[in-house]
Order: sequence, then structure tokens, then C-alpha cells
Amino acid sequence: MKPVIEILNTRIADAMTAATGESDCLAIVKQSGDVKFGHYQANGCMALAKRVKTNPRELAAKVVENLKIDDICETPEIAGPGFINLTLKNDFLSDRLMEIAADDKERLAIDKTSTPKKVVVDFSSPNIAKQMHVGHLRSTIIGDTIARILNFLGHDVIKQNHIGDWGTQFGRVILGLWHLCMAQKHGNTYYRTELKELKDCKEDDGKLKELCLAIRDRHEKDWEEDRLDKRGDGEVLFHPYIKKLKGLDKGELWSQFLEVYQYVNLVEESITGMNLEVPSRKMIDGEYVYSNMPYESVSRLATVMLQNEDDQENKAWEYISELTLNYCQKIYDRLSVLLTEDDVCGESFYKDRLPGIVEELKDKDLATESEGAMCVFPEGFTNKEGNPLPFIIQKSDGAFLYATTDLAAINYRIKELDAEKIIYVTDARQQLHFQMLFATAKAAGWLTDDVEVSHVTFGTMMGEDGKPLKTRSGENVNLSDLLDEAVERASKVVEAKNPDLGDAEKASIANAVGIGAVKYADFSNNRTTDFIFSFDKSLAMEGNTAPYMQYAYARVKSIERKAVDKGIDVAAELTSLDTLNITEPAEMDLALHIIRYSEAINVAAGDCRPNYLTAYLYDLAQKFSTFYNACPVLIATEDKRPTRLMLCDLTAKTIAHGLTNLLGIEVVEKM
RNA sequence: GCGCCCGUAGCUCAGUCGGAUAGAGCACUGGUUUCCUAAACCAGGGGUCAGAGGUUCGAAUCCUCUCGGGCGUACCA
Repeated sequence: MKPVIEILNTRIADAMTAATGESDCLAIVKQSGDVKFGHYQANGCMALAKRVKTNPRELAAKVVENLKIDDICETPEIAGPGFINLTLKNDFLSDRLMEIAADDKERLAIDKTSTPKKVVVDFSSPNIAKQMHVGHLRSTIIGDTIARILNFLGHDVIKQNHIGDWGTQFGRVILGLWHLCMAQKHGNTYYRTELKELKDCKEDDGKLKELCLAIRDRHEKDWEEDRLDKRGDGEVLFHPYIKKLKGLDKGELWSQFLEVYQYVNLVEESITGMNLEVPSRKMIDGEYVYSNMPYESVSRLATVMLQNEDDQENKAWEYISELTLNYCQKIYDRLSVLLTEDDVCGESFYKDRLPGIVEELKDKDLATESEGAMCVFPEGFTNKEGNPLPFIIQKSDGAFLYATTDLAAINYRIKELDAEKIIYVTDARQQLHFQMLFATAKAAGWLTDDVEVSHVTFGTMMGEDGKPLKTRSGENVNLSDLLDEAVERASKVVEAKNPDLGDAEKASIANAVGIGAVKYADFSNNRTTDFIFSFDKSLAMEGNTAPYMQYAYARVKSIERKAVDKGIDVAAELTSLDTLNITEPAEMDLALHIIRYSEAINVAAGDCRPNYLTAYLYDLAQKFSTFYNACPVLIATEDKRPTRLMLCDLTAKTIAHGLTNLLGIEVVEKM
């Protein structure tokens, strides 16, 4: 079933052509803002009148003469400078609703696209060795809903979770494991105490330096001592430790690892600029060469070593990556995000392709060396000094970085996944990166005109103070903590409002409401701007929130339950209906809105803007609430009751479909 | 400096690519429960769409400039 707006667009455009002889006329049909202008309005006559140099009102009259639309609308009215106002016929509305109700494929009679595409959606993409925090929430759920919507519309969607598992932090992972191993040697968790100390003396330069010196000294000593044959071979402790990793308790290792990873990062941050050095070794022409290196470069050295040498340290990294994904999967499941391990295709997936990517760009004379790094200088990008801005594809130390993996990924998606469209869902700060990525991929001939790339950006999630959401101690808010709090708060509301429900039911409602509220708050904001997150507002029953809609749904379900008590056979009344008896304004308003669902989905999909969909659903829930108050269902007379039951049923189906199928938010029978 | 995003009611935000009198919610004021969940509904006040020019039948929306905010700008992602 085609959206009404599409039918109107086609019919009016044809009439415009018939009236003027002009081809490709645009009818520009929109939903009217005010019922006094009908249900839809066509705005195309003004523009066309200019094109053919005639009076727009006269043209509109001519168009109406040529318009065959009496199967859908009342007689069109011409208003203002040349609007054509259209009001749907009651019978047409009724037929539409009946058709939606008759759909047995749970698609609410919404057609799949006639031009399906293979679409890659790149989203979520958390980093290895980190807990997901609120910064990952938006990409994860916005990407998920985009994938769901496009899939519903019939596109062939390939989800790609491009996890950050091969960049610089890669070396930090190994360094973290090294510290865990050394902590075992010392018989204490020094990383834990020092993590706290480092934070505490952040402001005190003298103390900080003293602490960092001690850390460096111990590091050197540990490194020197861990040798069987050559200095720093790690054969006594570190390598045996890595071999045993798989035998360790997963939960315990994960929590230790999170801590030590923070430690590695903080140490590196703290020592930068202190000119501390540690001994290191490098393989040069098959021989180890020993020299001192800046302490802050240790993790980078580890990255290079690991990207070059392939051994058990690689396996250790693989293991940590598995641990991370294991944890992420729990969050995805909690969020009802459809990602699975099958969708994981992270940076490391491309590791063997990276040298080839760099070589190819060199061969094509696109990549050149600059300040020791291998760079592409795509046209049109300049830095602060006005010089060409480099897109660095290989660092001066030889390591690859995210530009390289993203280039490999775009190449893979186009050439091997046969993507016709690629959507990247990341925060707005990465815009320049993606512009340069696309420019480079175009210059290399990988990205051609028949492939559409789109960077779907979003702003930062702010706390109620208007600053990026952080904990009191200044850290990123852990995503699972945020969800816990939302569920906790929701459960208090459930307890207060509906104390008679069973414990299991309360818990399940609290979960649906809490998680739904967090997700919905995000969706309902225009994704391009930063938005201020507030538990109170998200969980409020008033306004454009998940609970408000879940409540509308629960009320419909309640009517259905009460109907049974009253001996009303809802199913029978619904099937006995062949035409609706719509008389009240509230019924009409609701009915009209229900048939517009597909229009909302199309608009949301076209711009990858979930807030269009939430706005639609909120309107629907509001119109239902108005209807609910104005038009009693179960005590209605026999001629009205089936129609009202039908409106209830379709409202519930639409809300459930929008929330659950497209947004991944659960509905509840009671709340 | 340059680039991108943004500036709409006291607050938080919409505004479907130029359409008619700029919309919600919160907060504020008043009203509605012998009636299907009042976690709701109804009514009311509240605006120089940051400012100034321009484009045209018509601008919150497009162009130019100014002011104000955020982000990015060579080896993090």
C-alpha cells in the first residue's frame, strides 16, 4: 500500500503536466499544518506558475480541472496564492485502516522499497579494553535503529561493528598485561594504589614527578630482570604469563584489566614531558639493538612490535578482545540492540591489508612522506598555516592508524561486500576525518560515483549542568551504571503507582521503562545537536518520552482485558467490521494519523533521523489520549464500539511496531 | 587563522530541505475522576526565530556580513 502522500504527489504532478504540458512537475504535497487547510496541501503550483509565467491561482484551478482524485479526496479547494487543499474522504480513510488491519505480515500494510540497496551501516564501534560509556550509547542505538528501519523498508543491510582493536591502544593492552604480570611478581596490585596516587597528586608537580620516577625505575628493573637469554626477552615471567591467560577467570581478569588499562593510560599521560627514559630493544637486521627511549613511547613501541611480529602476544590481544566483546554483547542485549558477534569487523580484521593499502596509495602517487610519516594530501584541506593538511596513513614509527584501517574498510566494503551505500554513525567531531577519508578513497578510485557514502553525525550527551556527562570524579559515565540507575528509578515509580503487581512483573516493567526512557530520550532529539540528558525528564510520564507511549499502549491493552470481563468479543467485533463509522473529531484525528505511519518512516529513513519517527509516535500517543478521554470504547453504542475497538487496536499495533521493531524499545501490557 | 555544527518561549527542544497565524513538553494559572489505568485530559498566558542586509509572490529555513557558543585543525579514535 503506497503512502497517501505519494499517491497525491503523483496524481497532482500528472495533472500539472496535463494542465501545462510541462514535464517533471513537482506537486510538493505536504501534510497540512491546520485542518482548515485540509489534510494535505499541494504547494507546487506557485513554482510552476513562475516557470510557465502565469497566475498561480489560475494555474491551480486548471490543475484541479485535470485532477482525477475523487476516489480519495473531497473536491479540492484552492486557497491563498495557489495552494491546493485536499481533504481525504471518510470512505477512503476507512478503507485504508481496514487494509492496515488486514495485513497478516505484521507490516501494517507498508510496502518494501521498489529500489532495495545493499547498505553497510557502521556503528557502535567501541574500543577494546574499555567499558562502554555514555559516549558509545548514541552511535550504538542510533545506528541500530537506522539499520532496523532500512531493513524494514526492504534494504539489504550489513551491520559492521568496526571495533577499535588495532590502533595505538593496542600497545597499551599488552603493556597492561605486562603490568598485571609484574604485579603478580611483586605480590601486590601496585597499579591500583598508584592509579589512585597519580590521580591524587595531579596538581602537585613535585610529588607527581617523584612518583613517576619510582614507576619508571621499577619498570626498568622488572624489564631487565625478566630475562632468560637476552635482555628483556620476557621469557621468565611475561611470556609464560601470557600463555596461561586462557586459564584465568574471565570475570576477574576483565575487572583487573579495566583497572590496569586505566593505569597505563594515566601513567602515559602523567609522564609526558618529564623526559624519562627506559631501556628498550628493537630488532634491526635480525639483531636486537638496545637503546633508551622516552618512557611515554613504550606503548607505541609495543604497537609497532606487535604489528610486525606475530606471536603469543597477538594471541593475548585476541583474548582481551574476546573479553571486551563478551562484555559489549551484554550491553547490546540489554539495550535490545541487534548487534551480534557476527557483525564484528574491527580494525584488526584489516591488519593484513594495511601494508597493501599504503603501497597502493604510494604507487598511485597519492601518498608521500612528510615529516617522517606517510601521508595523503587530499585536495581542499588546509591546516592552521594554510598548508595542505595531511591524512596520515602510516606514522613515522611505521605503525598504522585509524586512517589506514578506515581506508582498508571502505575498500573492503565496496569491493568485497558490494556496498551501494555506506553509512557511518559516529560523533560529529570525526567529520574532518571522514571527509578526508572519502576524498582519499575517491582519489584512489576505490570510491566511485555509484557508491553513496554518508557520515551520520550526532552531538555529545550532556549532563544537566550543560557539560559533557561525567561522573563527579570527572570520568566518563559507565553505560551499564547509567542503565542501572534508569531501571532503578523506573522501578521506584512502578512501585509507587502500581504496588499490586507481582515482583517479576514489576521488574520487567521497570526494565522496559528504564531502558526505553534512556534510548528514547536520545532518539527524540535532533541527532546533530548536543543534548542534555536528564533522568527525570526521560522517565517523566508527561511529554515526548518512552513512558508516555508505553502508557498509551498499556491503556489499550487494559481496554482489551476489560472487554473480556464484560463479555465483549473484541476479535469478533474487529473481523465483523467492513467499514468504519468515524464521527467524532478525536476519532478522525486519530484515524488520519494512523494512516500516516509509513510517511513518518520514510522521512526518518531518508535523513537517518529517528526523531521524526519519535515525533510521529508521540503525536499518535497524544491523539490516542485525547480520543481515549473523549470517546469511551466499552460503553459505546453497538454502532460505534467496533470502530473504536479498531482504532485502539491499530494504535497499539503502530506504537508497538514503532517502539519495538524500529526503535528497539519494549512495550508493556501493564504499567 | 581556516573549516564544520549551532543560536527558536523563562527552561529543554521540534519545525519533514521556501509555504498560510512559528509548534510541543517542562514550569506557571485555572478546570476535569459515581465512566475503559488521573502515570491522563481540557483551557490560558508566554516569541523582534541572535542581529543586519539580500534573493521572491512568500524566509526560522537559501545567500552575504556581524555578534555569541561548541567542535575540529600531523602522527588518538
